[in-house]
Amino acid sequence: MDIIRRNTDYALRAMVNLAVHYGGDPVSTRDISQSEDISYQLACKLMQKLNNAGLVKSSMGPNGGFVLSRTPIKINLAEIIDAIQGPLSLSRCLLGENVCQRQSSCPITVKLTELQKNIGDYLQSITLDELLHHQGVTKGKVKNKRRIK
Amino acid sequence: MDIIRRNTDYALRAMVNLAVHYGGDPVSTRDISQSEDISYQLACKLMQKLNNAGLVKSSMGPNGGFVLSRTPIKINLAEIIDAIQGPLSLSRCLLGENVCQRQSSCPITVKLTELQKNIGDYLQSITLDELLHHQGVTKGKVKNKRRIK
DNA sequence: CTATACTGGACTATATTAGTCCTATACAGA
DNA sequence: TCTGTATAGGACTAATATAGTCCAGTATAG
Repeated sequence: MDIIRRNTDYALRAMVNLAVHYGGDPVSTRDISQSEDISYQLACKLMQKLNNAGLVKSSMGPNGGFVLSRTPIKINLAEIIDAIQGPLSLSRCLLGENVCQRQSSCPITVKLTELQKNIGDYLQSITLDELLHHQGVTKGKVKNKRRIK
Repeated sequence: MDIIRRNTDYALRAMVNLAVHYGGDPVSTRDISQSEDISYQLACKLMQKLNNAGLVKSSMGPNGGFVLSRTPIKINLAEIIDAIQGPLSLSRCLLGENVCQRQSSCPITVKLTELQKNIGDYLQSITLDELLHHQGVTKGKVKNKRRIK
């Protein structure tokens, strides 16, 4: 089971791509689809989702394309994942849909809720900027080392 | 997206059920399927998987059924999840299948690998016994509070 | 105008997960 | 030794989720 789906992975790469070009001209979907090896049509869909989520800004017409709506420091992994595949949940019960009537007495929910929150926090703490500069971070001294336990 | 699938959830409940009866007679699949609201046929499949993973021991014939193969303290959440849905990965790349040729240069993999390890550690640290007695833990003082960050 | 680029609904294809069916085997107890 | 109860497991179908495509529409720079 993959927590991060293929399309989310594509979108992540697209965002990194836009981050590289941050401050410059808009990048067209065609460019993104080529440099990231994504089918053009699919890339369109993904960029649309990112746009609707407010993570990128689009401009139409020739020379149009997408730019990040914020600086890479202000965009985090959780947002991108959310935009493409929706919020991730550990199990159906955690969405509070009353799918499971055992909720209140379920011994598992308590622990999973805790874990889910931790994962969410972690993903939020990773910025697009960090992804961009990971090499320096991992090869040099590790700052902001995080642990679950 | 649910990280813990429906069948895994069923299996989790079955294991909690067995934990309650730990030390006593084997519990039959029919009993489990009834008390946990799982179709009998499906419960059979799940118990088989748990058996193959070595988490439970089976005995055939009348009065047969399943017992935990170890004390609930020695069984953790990660093992149960593994047995039913396989090891969970953040994205396909993390399985090292060379699905993605970008592996070494992918800025995202580094961060996700770290998170994946943390999630695994966390799930391993939760024992079946803990799930069983969660009420005391959550209502009383919280011991072993864990954080990702 | 026109070529380029995004928008978005509808649709198809593929993959994954859930669930069922059926036959075989083990064994306790009458 | 027979019978009823229980697990074992392969093969299959159904349901659902995800990925990917198609196409008609709109905006806009030049």
